[in-house]
Amino acid sequence: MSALQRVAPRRAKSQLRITELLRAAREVFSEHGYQQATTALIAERAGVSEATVFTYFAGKRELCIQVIKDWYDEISTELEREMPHLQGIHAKISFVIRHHLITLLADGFGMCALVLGEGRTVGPELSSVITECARRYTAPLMDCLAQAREDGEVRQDMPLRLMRDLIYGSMEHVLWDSITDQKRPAIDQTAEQLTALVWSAITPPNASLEALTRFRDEVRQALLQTQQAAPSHSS
Amino acid sequence: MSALQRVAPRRAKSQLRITELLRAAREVFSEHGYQQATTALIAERAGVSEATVFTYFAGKRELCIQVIKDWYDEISTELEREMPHLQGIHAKISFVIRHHLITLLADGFGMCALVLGEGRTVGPELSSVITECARRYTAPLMDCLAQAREDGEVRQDMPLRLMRDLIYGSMEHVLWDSITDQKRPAIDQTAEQLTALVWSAITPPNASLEALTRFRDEVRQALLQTQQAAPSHSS
Amino acid sequence: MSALQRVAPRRAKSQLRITELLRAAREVFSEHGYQQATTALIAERAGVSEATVFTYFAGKRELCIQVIKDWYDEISTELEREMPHLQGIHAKISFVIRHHLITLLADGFGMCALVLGEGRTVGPELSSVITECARRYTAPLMDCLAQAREDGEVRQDMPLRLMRDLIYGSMEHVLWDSITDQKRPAIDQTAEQLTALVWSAITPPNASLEALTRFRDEVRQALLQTQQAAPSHSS
Amino acid sequence: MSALQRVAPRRAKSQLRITELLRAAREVFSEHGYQQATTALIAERAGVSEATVFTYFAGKRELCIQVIKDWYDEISTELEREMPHLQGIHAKISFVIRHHLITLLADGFGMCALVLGEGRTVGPELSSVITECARRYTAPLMDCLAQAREDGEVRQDMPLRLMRDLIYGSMEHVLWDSITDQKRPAIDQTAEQLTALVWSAITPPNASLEALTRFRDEVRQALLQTQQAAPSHSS
DNA sequence: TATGAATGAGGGTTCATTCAT
DNA sequence: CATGAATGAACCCTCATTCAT
Repeated sequence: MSALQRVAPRRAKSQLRITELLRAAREVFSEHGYQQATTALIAERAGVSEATVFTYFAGKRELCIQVIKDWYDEISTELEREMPHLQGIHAKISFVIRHHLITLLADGFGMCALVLGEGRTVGPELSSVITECARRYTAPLMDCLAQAREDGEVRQDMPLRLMRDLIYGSMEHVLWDSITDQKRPAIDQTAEQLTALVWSAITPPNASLEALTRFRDEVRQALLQTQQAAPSHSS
Repeated sequence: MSALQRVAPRRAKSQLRITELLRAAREVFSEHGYQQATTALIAERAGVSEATVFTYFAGKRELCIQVIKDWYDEISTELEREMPHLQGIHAKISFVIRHHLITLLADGFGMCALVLGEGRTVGPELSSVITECARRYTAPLMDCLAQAREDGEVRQDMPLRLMRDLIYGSMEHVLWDSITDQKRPAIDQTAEQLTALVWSAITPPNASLEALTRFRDEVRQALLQTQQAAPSHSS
Repeated sequence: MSALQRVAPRRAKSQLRITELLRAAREVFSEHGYQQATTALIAERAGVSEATVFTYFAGKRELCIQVIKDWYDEISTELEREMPHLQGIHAKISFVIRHHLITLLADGFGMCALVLGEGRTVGPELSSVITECARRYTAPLMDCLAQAREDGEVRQDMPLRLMRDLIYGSMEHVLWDSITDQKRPAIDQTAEQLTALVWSAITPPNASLEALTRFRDEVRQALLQTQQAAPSHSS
Repeated sequence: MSALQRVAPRRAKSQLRITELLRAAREVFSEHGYQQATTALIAERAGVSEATVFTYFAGKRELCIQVIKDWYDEISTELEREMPHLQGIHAKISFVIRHHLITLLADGFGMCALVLGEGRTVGPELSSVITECARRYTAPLMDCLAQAREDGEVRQDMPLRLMRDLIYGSMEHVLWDSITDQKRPAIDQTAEQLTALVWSAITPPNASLEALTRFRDEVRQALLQTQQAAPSHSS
């Protein structure tokens, strides 16, 4: 027990160090990108010596990989927790968009740029990690798109991937613009507008319009006949 | 004349070197990104000594800026040359998408990643160059979107920028996917599909469609009640 | 205590490195001048790798500045410690001259050349440091000159600065000559001679001569009268 | 004759190039010092290509040597032309001082710093050239000092070199001060004052003054004894 | 002769990483 | 375990100098 008591705090302390290092590293990688981030700065931000970074992580690359993994884990977990509570494809897409915009803005877009732009310069190891993480992160959306397509709520003449790219790609550019302009976008409004645009894109085109038009004509016809057959009822 | 003959080849040679250096630099920057690209490698690819690079360009950053400017210049010029010959907003958007996809695939996505992901880490100088170049490149699309919106061909309840982000963002993710998958997408099909998606998104969201949907629901409700009130009619 | 024992050697070692680096740097800067001195050579002389130089000093310039500061500090401290014990302006000037000659010869004139000749080529930062250090170093002499001038011991028709320039300038050229000739001057003799020369230059001209002349006349008169009053004594 | 006609202009043109290059080189070496001066800048100032510099001079060092030689030649020639017309050692020293101050100020002190401070960093070749040139430049002063010493007009208990160092050294520091202060000194006044100081230093330390001082001491001694021998007189 | 062009040699500086304490 | 200390390996950039034209 005394051994446990001694070990447990150590583990806890150790865990604390790791957490703190990851926090600092995410900060630095976000701000400067992978290449420009220095282990020295990360150590400083974490309040430890540079050597300590290497006590807990094999190297700069491994640290970065962990940072990215953790980040994806966080945002994926959040999504996975919230999505089941939402009813209807429209609500889900709306949530995904809003959630993504808020998340990326909160991180100053840095993580996003890290993942998208610099992943390739670090090495294939990182690339595969990113691919896998991204798959999980987009899974909730993909799943509900797939379901909705089966239900005929989204068009069936498009690959799901294309719809996903449409959704996430749009947001990325919106955020990129906001970085360039140095001003934060109106998230609520942007999310609504994007949702509307995306909705128009992925819902079956015309099909419903035509069906409805036909339906309207039938109903009108029916009504007309009804009224002619029994005019006394309405008087 | 003999003077010209002596001078001309020099100029030509010099110009050749610059061209060759820019070609090599674009290659290297594309492959490795800005930070990982080395002047040594660029020189090697261009078949000259490292010092020669600095004879023609003030430094690595200036060289990179020129590479980006030239790249944008090329693809912008092409767009500007072709766009006027196209009739109708749909044709133009279709062309922009196809052209962009082809261009980026040809460059192995490297230039795109360079421009989007690393601009921020190099310095504000590069950022402003990119911003300006990007503005020119997207201008043809923006112009025709603006015109179309006036004509009522695209919806008026969305900022043009959002539509632009939708278009270019989608493509970027499509390309990013293709990089990740290590396989080239079917450009023609993808372009068509993307165009269709985008078209659905940006065209006016059929006011009548919504009205009809509401109408149908009311009618159905009414019919239901009618049928319940007078079951004898159906028999 | 065990913590102290562990930490103390580290500090001591670190301090030792700095001292050693400064020693090596002074050597190299003295020998080659600022521009020709290389951090590689300094590192080699200090017995460390080149990178270590940059662990302790921000750069070549900062290292050089520290070298100059330290050098001035040493020679200034020595002066300031000895001067108060000397009585009389003549003794003080004599000491300053001797001290300066010995100091500069010991350093092989290199530091002097560094300070005088190359300060301007390194940048304004170094220049201002040198100016300030030089002010302190020459202050003891300036102070005693000022005091002596008030007391009428040095001429009042000359700016103090001019006298200072006379003193230090002479020595510099003497040393420069010795460098050129590749042989060490007889310091004692040179110091004495210089002191004599300088003394003649800065003491009030004529004043004493006139006073003495007047004194002589009075005495002669007195003697004459005495002799006349008691002629028998001399016979 | 036609050959001559063709050659002569060529020689003249060639000479012009050399002159222009030397002028530009003196300018650049003066401003930046030897190490910081670049052949590129010299070529630009001379209005020729960099390669041309090497057509006329074996290299940077040789060019610098020539610049220094020429500079010394100019100022030496001027001195040698003027000195014979001056009567008296005082007038000559006065002229030398004034001339030197004016010359060095005109060159912005750059040549002086080049010669004094950086000569050593260029190589022994330059050092010997400087030594020789300096010898010639100071010869007129040395000659007249030697003559004056024979005539008893300057003190005979000091080496001539020391007097020379006193004279030139003082001026150098005066000029160095003016550089540091960023303001031009009042040349006329400074020259007069320096001359006066130097004159006091090098003229025989009044033989009569010393004799008188000795005499006074004797007399005082004598008076003291007299007073002691005949105390009754004073009571 | 004059030069455009090219470069070898080297310099200062950075930084991830290692290791003894 | 934490770290002070040290460094190897690069990298960007400069510049005097050469040479074919």
